[in-house]
Amino acid sequence: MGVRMKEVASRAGVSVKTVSNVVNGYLHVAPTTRERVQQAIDEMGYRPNLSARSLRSGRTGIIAVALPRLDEPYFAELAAAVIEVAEQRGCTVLVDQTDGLREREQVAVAGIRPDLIDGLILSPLALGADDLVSPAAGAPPLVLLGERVSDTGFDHVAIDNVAAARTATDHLLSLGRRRLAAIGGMQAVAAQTARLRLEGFAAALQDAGRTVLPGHVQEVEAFRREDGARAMDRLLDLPEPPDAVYCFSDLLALGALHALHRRGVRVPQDVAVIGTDDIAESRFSTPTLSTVVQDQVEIATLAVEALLHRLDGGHDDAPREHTVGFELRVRESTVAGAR
Amino acid sequence: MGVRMKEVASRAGVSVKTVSNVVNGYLHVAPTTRERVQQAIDEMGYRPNLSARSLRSGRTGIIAVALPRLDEPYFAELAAAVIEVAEQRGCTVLVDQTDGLREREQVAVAGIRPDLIDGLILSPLALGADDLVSPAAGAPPLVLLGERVSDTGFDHVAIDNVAAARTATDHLLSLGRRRLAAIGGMQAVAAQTARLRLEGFAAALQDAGRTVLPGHVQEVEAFRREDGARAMDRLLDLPEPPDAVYCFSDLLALGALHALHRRGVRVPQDVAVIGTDDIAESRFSTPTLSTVVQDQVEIATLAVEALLHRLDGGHDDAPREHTVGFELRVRESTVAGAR
DNA sequence: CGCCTGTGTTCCAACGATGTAAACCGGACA
DNA sequence: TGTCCGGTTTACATCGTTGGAACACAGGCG
Repeated sequence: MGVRMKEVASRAGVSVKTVSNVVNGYLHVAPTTRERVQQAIDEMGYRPNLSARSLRSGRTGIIAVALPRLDEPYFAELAAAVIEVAEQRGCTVLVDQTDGLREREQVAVAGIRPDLIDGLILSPLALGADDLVSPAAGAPPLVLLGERVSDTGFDHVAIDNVAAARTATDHLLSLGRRRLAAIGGMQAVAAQTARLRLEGFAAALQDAGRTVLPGHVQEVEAFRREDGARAMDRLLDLPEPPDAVYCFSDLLALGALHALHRRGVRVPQDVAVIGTDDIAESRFSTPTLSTVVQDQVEIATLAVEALLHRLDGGHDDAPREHTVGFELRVRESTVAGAR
Repeated sequence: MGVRMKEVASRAGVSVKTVSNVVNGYLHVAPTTRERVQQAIDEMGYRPNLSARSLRSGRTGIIAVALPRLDEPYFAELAAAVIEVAEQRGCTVLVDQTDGLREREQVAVAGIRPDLIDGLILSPLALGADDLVSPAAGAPPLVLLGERVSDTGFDHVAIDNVAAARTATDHLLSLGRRRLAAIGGMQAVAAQTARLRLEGFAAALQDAGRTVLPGHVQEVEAFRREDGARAMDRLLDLPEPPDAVYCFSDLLALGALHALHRRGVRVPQDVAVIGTDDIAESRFSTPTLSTVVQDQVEIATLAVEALLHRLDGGHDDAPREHTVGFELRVRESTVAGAR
């Protein structure tokens, strides 16, 4: 163990509490005392014991972020942003992987190590409204990312998925494509994100006076490359394959690109492809991938600040909804005119 | 806060210590007492307060993993593996991003929140031997990943980079390629990994009776896609461009593929490309990428277990070296015969 | 000159768990 | 009957910190 507050105190010739006051920036400490104490702290390299502090104060300075898997680029980038933002705010981040399993998400909400964590940022995949009805008494504050699971009484940060889906779909229509398909539908009851993107897709088609062709919405098990590739294979096997595909994630889109390439279909000439997320990989794929972006740093910032706000006395404020913007990025996979 | 041990004790009609004994599986507790206490625990949903336990026992059950950036797929996959393995062993994982900066790696070694962490797994980029000479007294045990910084007195998990580089290079030679280039050299003093891979590359060429052609070893700033793309551009601008490229990471290789495609060079017909790491992306790129793999789960397992071993009394054991195997995965980017 | 106010500091009791040493208890043995 | 003994349980101090009450001391006021 390192230096204790007691030792600093005796070196500075004051009591332990005075050292504590200096460390915590308490107001009424004489400048000369403060300086003397600070000097002792620096000389001895004192750093407060967080277990003790947390035992006493109930705060640890640790927040947890629970997400499906860290090896999916979207979540990795999200986690990176959360860690960076949290660090700027003086917090450390503990990462929990839920695998998108309801059970594990429930555990996370109930509080992974409730006494160690000041708050939780959760990116739910499987969790439904039922799981969130009664926040456990001792559970730390919670911020939900992604789609609103329904009115849950928790803070929430999301993009407008319906509008984002419309934007992507409109873009494909603007290229003159007519047989539009979507990859990423999901059966799971709780798959709000997929449902909303599908809703936006269908709405955009309808507004353009078109309808969703049979078989042109492909369901997937998860938003992975292999699911995208398989879905694309199925689309290509249709009697009237699509000439444009909207994918609910970049990974799905990259999988689709892979399948298209394997079968010798040209992108964007034969089939235009657009994704969602703008992960780094999409800027280097062959061809580069058009996509709809949400700003991860903005999401992370809003989430961390929402947590910190609750911790700083905002315990009982009404839950807030934050909606972050999105943006269309056009790259090679949907270049206009290339036909 | 939740239930306290005191309340469980009074409910079971025993002292606090007895509850503690039951919780910690102490031997001499009468079966009937144990059962009564256990029942009280279950009924009240008691869970020990970890801050308090850690204050008293000095253990938190949290290990930290410090790596450059979570949004680089290689490290994301590594972190995912560490978290998974740690969880199986009952530990939670705190993630710290160093950005590969020496200063931040030093901070990590000195102990990010030393009292909160039982041990640290560090994947150093910039850290040299000097930074590791004198383990701070209070600092938690440390396991180094990747190249041995030199004899540092710490446990270490790595692959044999020289052998891996030889394997990759030999593979390119076996295709009949003659003008081999490497992407990934680094100037930084501490860039051991780059140096060793370069060493293996050069040795393999020499054994085949060839030498490294001028300009055929491209330096990079970091192992990112954009660095790979730029390096590939420079190689293609040479009077005698290479017909095969060994990249020190998959990201570099993917960047190189991107540059090759942009300039209309065919892979593998005109230039064969091989990477290192086997990140998921490499299995879906166009063309799919050949690579040399190390087993991330094995690395993570060895690292976590090395830490736990130290914690379980192995404090003063001699530092151990673990070398994990690697394997060549041949994909489209180096298909033999395609010329 | 004593009283009050406000500032700066100290003392003491927590926070919730665990290690230590001592107490308890019934039975075995002398 | 008394002592000893092992297993079982308890009381108490303790980990390092912070909150609150208490205290000391100055200056301003009546």
